[in-house]
Amino acid sequence: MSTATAHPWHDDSLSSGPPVKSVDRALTVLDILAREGEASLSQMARELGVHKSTVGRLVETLVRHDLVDAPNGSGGYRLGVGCLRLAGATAARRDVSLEAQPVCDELSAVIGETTNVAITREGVAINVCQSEAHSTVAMRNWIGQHTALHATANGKVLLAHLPEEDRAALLDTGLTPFTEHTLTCPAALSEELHRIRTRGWAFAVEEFEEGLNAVAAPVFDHSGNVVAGISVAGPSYRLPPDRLPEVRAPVLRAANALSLRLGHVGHVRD
Amino acid sequence: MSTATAHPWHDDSLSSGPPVKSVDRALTVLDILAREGEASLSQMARELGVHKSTVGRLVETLVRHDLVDAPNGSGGYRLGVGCLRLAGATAARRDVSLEAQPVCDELSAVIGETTNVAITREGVAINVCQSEAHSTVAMRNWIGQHTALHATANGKVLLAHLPEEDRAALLDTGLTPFTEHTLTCPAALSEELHRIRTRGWAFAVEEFEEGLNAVAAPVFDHSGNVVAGISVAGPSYRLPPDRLPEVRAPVLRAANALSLRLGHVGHVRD
DNA sequence: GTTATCGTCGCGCATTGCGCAACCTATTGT
DNA sequence: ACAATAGGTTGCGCAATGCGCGACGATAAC
Repeated sequence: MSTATAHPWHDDSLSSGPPVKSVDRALTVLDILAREGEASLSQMARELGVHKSTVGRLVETLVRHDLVDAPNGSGGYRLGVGCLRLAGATAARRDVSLEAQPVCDELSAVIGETTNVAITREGVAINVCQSEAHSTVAMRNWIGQHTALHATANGKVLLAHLPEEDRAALLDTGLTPFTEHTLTCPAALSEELHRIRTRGWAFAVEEFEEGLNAVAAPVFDHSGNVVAGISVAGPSYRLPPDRLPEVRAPVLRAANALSLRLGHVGHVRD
Repeated sequence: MSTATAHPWHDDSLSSGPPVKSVDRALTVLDILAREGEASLSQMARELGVHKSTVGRLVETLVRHDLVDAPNGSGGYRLGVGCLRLAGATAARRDVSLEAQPVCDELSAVIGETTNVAITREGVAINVCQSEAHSTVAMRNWIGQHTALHATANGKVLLAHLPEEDRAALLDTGLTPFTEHTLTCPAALSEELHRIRTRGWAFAVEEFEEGLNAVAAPVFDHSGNVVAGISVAGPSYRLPPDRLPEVRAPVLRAANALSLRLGHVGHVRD
């Protein structure tokens, strides 16, 4: 294509002009390396549709900032430790309550039911974020509300990942029944929590309120701890028990998306 | 500096020219954000010594690649989730044995004693990396050597962070005494391991060889697991028990540095 | 030997990124 | 209420700057 031929920007799906072309290309190099793991200059040049030497200069600049590792001996260029430094600085400042809203919105849009994100403090679950589906009948607003850990999907997720001793202590303090389906037997609940841990998600069928069902999944932070739960809840007539498995995947995806925003690297699981 | 004033590049400590100026500036923006956590356009413009609009365009490009989050409502620009994505891709390809050498070298240079990095496989510690101090008397070469987990500083660190059941199994198989200081009582060792976990580092005084002392600390990978231990070891006459605490900080720093290279974000602890 | 792949170096053109200044919008202070 | 400060956005015109090009050196494959 050489100088000013044909299509201005065919690669990036973004419509309006590229603010700074060389920077855009450099960042695309990072994307390529993230995807490929390793690449040679010529390879990247081909993919970007630019000349070798151009990419050469770009990656040299990236190398100076440690974002790319120059090929040690054989092999191609790779992402460097600078990326990890940046991520450290990013993760340190991230907070569930700030990141949750868009993920919540997305999830409720997909499923068409109300979604919540909850954290746990001093033995109770606290809802920090909620998104209503477009639907007509607005559910109650749960934000800020404290709920018991043993009777909701989100609560059970949080409870399941509490430190051993805290969990044991809570099981012993007595499990208030809210409906006839609430798990009030410590042993049964303990088994259920184990299943939740190994399975990776939880559901609750009319355990907190008659006619209210929910599905929840754990949210991890950058160091792999469970810091929140994200859930979808709806009335039994719209979200009957047999429909619960089908919302599993979207909920897990949302949980992963939120985890990612908090710095929980990798571990995509379908 | 406006148009072509005075000195070409006095600011960058790097001698030769800047390969691609705009990219270099953009990456510096990332560095600034990593350091400050949050910054406004004008602020960055001041620090870079360029015009607001210039930084504006650079940042816009960064935002398109999700490396920077535009100010939601109030506050300044921050690093974005793209950094975390990059780090994920980086961390996935990193390996202890490849990253350990420079850290080992640095540590042994600082302390003036031999340093080792060890991992654990099937109940034993395996040294994967070693660096000798400039010192005259070369110690034995430990690389590749298999050692017991319960009798060295590195081994105890690794043992302390093994999964509960593996650890228990190893304690039961009998603890070979190597010297009269070797911990051979399972209960005592178990207590020691607990101390190591809470304290964050370990030492061994003539537990494996008479006249050989060591200090070790755990190395974490991107998902927070302990994947290695790094240690400093030396003869008792140069590294007597009362000097051990003073090498604690350098060893911890080295462990952190290595952890960082493996993608373990944040958690700087002195 | 030849051939292919990969990275580096200088050169010269014009593309492209930059500084500037005006403008717009909060937010703050009196 | 109004001024004043700070942050961000837009358009323009100049030339600095980044780019393509082709040649060269190195290494490896065959």
